[in-house]
Amino acid sequence: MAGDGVLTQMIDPASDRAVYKQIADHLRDAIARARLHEGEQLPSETQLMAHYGVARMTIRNALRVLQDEGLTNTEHGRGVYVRARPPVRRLASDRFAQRHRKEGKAAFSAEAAQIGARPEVDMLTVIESRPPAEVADRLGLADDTEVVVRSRRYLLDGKPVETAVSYIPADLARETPIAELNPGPGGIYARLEEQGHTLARFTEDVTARMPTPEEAKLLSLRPGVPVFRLVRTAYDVGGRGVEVCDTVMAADAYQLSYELPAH
Amino acid sequence: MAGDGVLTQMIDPASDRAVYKQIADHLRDAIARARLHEGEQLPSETQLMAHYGVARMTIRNALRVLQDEGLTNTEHGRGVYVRARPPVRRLASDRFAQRHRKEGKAAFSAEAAQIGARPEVDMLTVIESRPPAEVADRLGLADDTEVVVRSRRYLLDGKPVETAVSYIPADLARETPIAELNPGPGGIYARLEEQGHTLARFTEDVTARMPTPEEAKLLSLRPGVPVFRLVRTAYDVGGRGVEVCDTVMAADAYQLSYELPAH
DNA sequence: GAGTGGTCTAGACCACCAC
DNA sequence: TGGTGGTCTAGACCACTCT
Repeated sequence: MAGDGVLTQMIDPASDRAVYKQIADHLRDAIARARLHEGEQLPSETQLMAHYGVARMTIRNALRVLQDEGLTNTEHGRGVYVRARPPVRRLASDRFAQRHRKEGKAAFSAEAAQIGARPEVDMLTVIESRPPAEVADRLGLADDTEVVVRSRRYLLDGKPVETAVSYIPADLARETPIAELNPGPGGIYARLEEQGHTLARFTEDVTARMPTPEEAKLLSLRPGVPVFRLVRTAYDVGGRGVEVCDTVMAADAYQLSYELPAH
Repeated sequence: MAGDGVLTQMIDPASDRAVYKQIADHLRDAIARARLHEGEQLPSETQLMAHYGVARMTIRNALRVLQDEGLTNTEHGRGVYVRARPPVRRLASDRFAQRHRKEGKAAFSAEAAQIGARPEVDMLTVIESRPPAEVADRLGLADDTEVVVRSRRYLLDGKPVETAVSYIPADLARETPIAELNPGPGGIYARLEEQGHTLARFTEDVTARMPTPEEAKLLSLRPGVPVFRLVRTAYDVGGRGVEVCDTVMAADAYQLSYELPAH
């Protein structure tokens, strides 16, 4: 039977620890020791009930603990599986270096090429509206200044990995390719530079939290996977904020790498 | 009664959406619209059962959804409360700049001073052992080279906020203050520089995930709060890796800020 | 159709907290 | 002591997946 090799330990009725927690401990231990390896099916709820002699709710509570820890992956009608970690994408701190733009590639497609995946963008919209207060602040604009808002979702090999919303002051973007669905080779940063807004630096503010239900849906997130929220601000050589990009990414698919000066 | 002002909507029996999800939606909405504000108590399970006319398990499933999203905070014997977001600590990318060390302050105490909190370190241990493969790799050492391992937990105003484990090649640390419990003013980076290992740069690799049970305990994490894992490597002017620091932090208490070059 | 997990009921007893 | 959430039982019916 599926994964029944792990059904060796029993409940300690003398223990103060809740039964469902003991069962969760057993299963977590089996995963840690690779008695249950990646992708392997756990014993079914029925099997676990029979083995431990407890009610179904108790088993389900135990399985929920593992789910919340991100250790398992439940598939309705199929079973519970040890989660296989997705390949991690490393985002290096030089990913917005000018040399990439000069090669005509936007950051995302440059990245995708590097790992041999097929990049794709969908749910692309471009509108003009007023910026959220937080964005207006970063761009040094009044709240009622119009900005061009570019929203999109990025996919790799057909799987959604990241949502992004860019805000560009309307006076920089209006009637330029930046306000078009396709901004052309090198992406919007290349267009900004062509217009004389040579980019000097970026700041990135990184937070992590559990996803909202909408984000979970958009990114096909499994339960127990947090998201990174990364807000990047681009500044031109004059020190003006020329773009804010608000991105949300599945945290289990990314490692962010940065260089810090020591001086 | 506590929060009973939110008990206005009812279940739609015609809807395909599970009853517990509908109830979770109602409560989430009430929180989002601030009909339930920060720190306010939600209606009790008994009240919710009576209002919606469902079994307790259904209510508990709904409350679990909010818990998993990090929106609420359950206190046994007291009630369920809208989570108050802790004050966020912003970690700037210049936090390891030499000027801070020159002032005789380690990064953590400099930070604490800035926000007017009382810094504290506990559970401090210093041992000598072999580095994990990942660490050996970053330090450019063979797996069997000894390193000095400094483990500690940082607290602000008595609350644990971060665990950290530093690895320093034994030939740099042995028989120096770095291998002592108290490394002296400016911390271990100041000591490394005194020994001629002037620091040139750091790299930081950031990931986020749900905490292990041990981490949840060490950091007093509430359910639904992910952790940042930040692995920092310090390099001296000769390009040698001189320290790896592996830290785990409650993600809801931090915002990491970085500067990226555009050239 | 057989087996899986998803939802839901209607109870029970317990541990913790505030009064 | 009464109210709160924590754990657990023993059922039921449903939706999904695979064969």
